[in-house]
Amino acid sequence: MANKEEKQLDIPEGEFLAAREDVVKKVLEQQPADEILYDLAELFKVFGDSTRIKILYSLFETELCVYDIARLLNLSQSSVSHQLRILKTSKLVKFRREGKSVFYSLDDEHVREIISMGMEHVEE
Amino acid sequence: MANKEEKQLDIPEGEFLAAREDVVKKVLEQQPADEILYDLAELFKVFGDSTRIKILYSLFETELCVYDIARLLNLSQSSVSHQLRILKTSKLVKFRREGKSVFYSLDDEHVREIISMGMEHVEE
DNA sequence: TTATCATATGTTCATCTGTTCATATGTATA
DNA sequence: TATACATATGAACAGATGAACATATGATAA
Repeated sequence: MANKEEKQLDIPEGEFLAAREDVVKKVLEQQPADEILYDLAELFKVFGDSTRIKILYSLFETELCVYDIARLLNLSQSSVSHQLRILKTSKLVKFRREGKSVFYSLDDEHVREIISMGMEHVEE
Repeated sequence: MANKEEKQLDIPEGEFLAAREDVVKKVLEQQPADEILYDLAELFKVFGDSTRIKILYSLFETELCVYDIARLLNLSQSSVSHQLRILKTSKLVKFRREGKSVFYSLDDEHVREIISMGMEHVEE
């Protein structure tokens, strides 16, 4: 593994390179499958938009209908609806119909936890 | 606050609307400043790319130099360096110089925690 | 100094993303 | 049924973003 040096290296240097190879190999073994890391990035991408963050934060304590979210955040109904669809697809929010309105709420404790963790980093 | 209805509504309906106004008002009061929510979204945006996630994950257990990260993840040196700059700017990684190499490592326990939280959601 | 290795940076380009506008769907009421 | 209200969806456009390439900087050794 660590023997592809062309020039002959002294022993300490050789040992150092071998150690690096081992580290690289171990990291590779511990790395989750590409697909999982891709999904993980996709998840964070959803949190990576201020409109969606605002919507999620609004739902921290209570459910809200689309119209109230739009009013609250001074956004267009269309924009809110589009973003809610993304949040729905990512399983971050759930909804229930009540008459003409649709009430959205957080789907999962993870959402709160992930955002709270992020907050700690931002507020430092 | 809840008296902008044009048509006269019966009392229960009026009370319902008033209650909704209160909810909206309370949510608004609890919402962090726009600037903070913007920064929060920016933070998650950094996590929202599979190349950067892979780099961060590689640094979970050990520091690594740029060249080894590139080799490990089969990425170009340029690409890794660009992404490391973004991670550096966001205070997610720190670095130390050793001779010609620069070794990067996670800057913060929050990084590990945020990624772990995300993992739990993805692996469900 | 010059050569070489390791990393950083600037620029270009194709692709992705969020918003807006228009319109469709769904629901309740007259 | 027709009408209004609440939400969802489709299309188009502007702005953002990541990768690749070339090149610059920094550090060590000859």
